[in-house]
Amino acid sequence: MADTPGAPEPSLDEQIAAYQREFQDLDPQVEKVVSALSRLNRRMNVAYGRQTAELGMSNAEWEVLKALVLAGDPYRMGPGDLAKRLGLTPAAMTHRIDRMVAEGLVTRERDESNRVRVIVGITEEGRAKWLEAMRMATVFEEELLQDLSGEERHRLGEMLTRLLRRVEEAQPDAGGRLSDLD
Amino acid sequence: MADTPGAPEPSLDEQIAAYQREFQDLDPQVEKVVSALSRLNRRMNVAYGRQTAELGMSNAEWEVLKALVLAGDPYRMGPGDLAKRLGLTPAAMTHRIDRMVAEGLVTRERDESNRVRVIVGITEEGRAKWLEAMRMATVFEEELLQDLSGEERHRLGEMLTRLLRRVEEAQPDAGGRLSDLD
DNA sequence: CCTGAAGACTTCACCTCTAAACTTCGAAGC
DNA sequence: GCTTCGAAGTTTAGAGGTGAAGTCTTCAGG
Repeated sequence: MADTPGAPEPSLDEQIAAYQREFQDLDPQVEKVVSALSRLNRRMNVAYGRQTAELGMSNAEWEVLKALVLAGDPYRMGPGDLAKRLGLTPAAMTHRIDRMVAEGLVTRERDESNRVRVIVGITEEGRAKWLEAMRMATVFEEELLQDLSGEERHRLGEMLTRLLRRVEEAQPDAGGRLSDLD
Repeated sequence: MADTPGAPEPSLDEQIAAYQREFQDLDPQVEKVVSALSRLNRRMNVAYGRQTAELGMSNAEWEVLKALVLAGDPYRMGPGDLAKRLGLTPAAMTHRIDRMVAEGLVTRERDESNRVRVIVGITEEGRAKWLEAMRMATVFEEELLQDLSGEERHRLGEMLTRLLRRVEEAQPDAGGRLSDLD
């Protein structure tokens, strides 16, 4: 019974050793970076998800609020632009806005100057929840980086930015359909 | 008409400037690291998704194949363990295995020594597709890191590992329900 | 004007995941 | 040996996504 305790979730190094065993021409240094990136992101999303759940919303809804706030002053965007920004289909955006309107986080109106367009705006409540989520997120993020010195944080940010530039050049389009946060 | 061209997807630095404008007590250095991590991961998933699509499968299916190969020699696991490993509910695992059996990537048999248990194994075809996906993935990953020296790669891996240790301590459980790769 | 084409959102059909109820087998107690 | 409990998978209902088709508005030509 202690023989197969379940699935002890292998450590990063164990996982890389297993990859090398099964696939010889693997560069362990590259794999370590890539696997750590994926695992980190999953854990971060879990952490954010718990925080947004405390506020009675989902990460998906928080994404919309972030996009609206980042858009700047009138804090309004069309569903199409929101969809591009978040990497969703317009159809998904329609449904997500439906829910958020029902929950009082955003408003939806027709643009009177061009009645084919729709304008999504953030409500007071949406803004307040965005702020509270940001507060919680920054606390978590500071904890996450607490073992790194200022110099290390700088170097880490700089290296990640270089990687990002590389992929963004290779994927000039906004980047497709997969789930994630900003 | 050039007034609202769509949504030019803000650069990382523009995004961080916008955050500082809207939320003063934000540490830009921390935010840069965190935002770069999220964006990088999204782009990586897009890249992997294109590669697995070329092989006629999804990232989700590739995840299952990876788990089976990493499990080592008999290359078999129960659905429950697979679900824990991938952060899915058992129900989702049942359906995913259904599809993969139909596509000939894995097999499903009952464990004769304990007939409540089920054993999922990888087929020849599954193994071949896993291998091909790994080949494509390593090419992409090498390109991704091409701007970093060996020394930089080492430091990057080491710093990411430190961050990972920090979150894994804070989330001792396997880590919840959110989508992602390993 | 009126018409055809393009753009922006919505609707529809289907797919995948979650949460919770259900089924079945194995193990422990009497 | 029968009963009860617990563990492992599956089934079901509902949330949220995609892609394709549909609707409505605007705009450029005839």
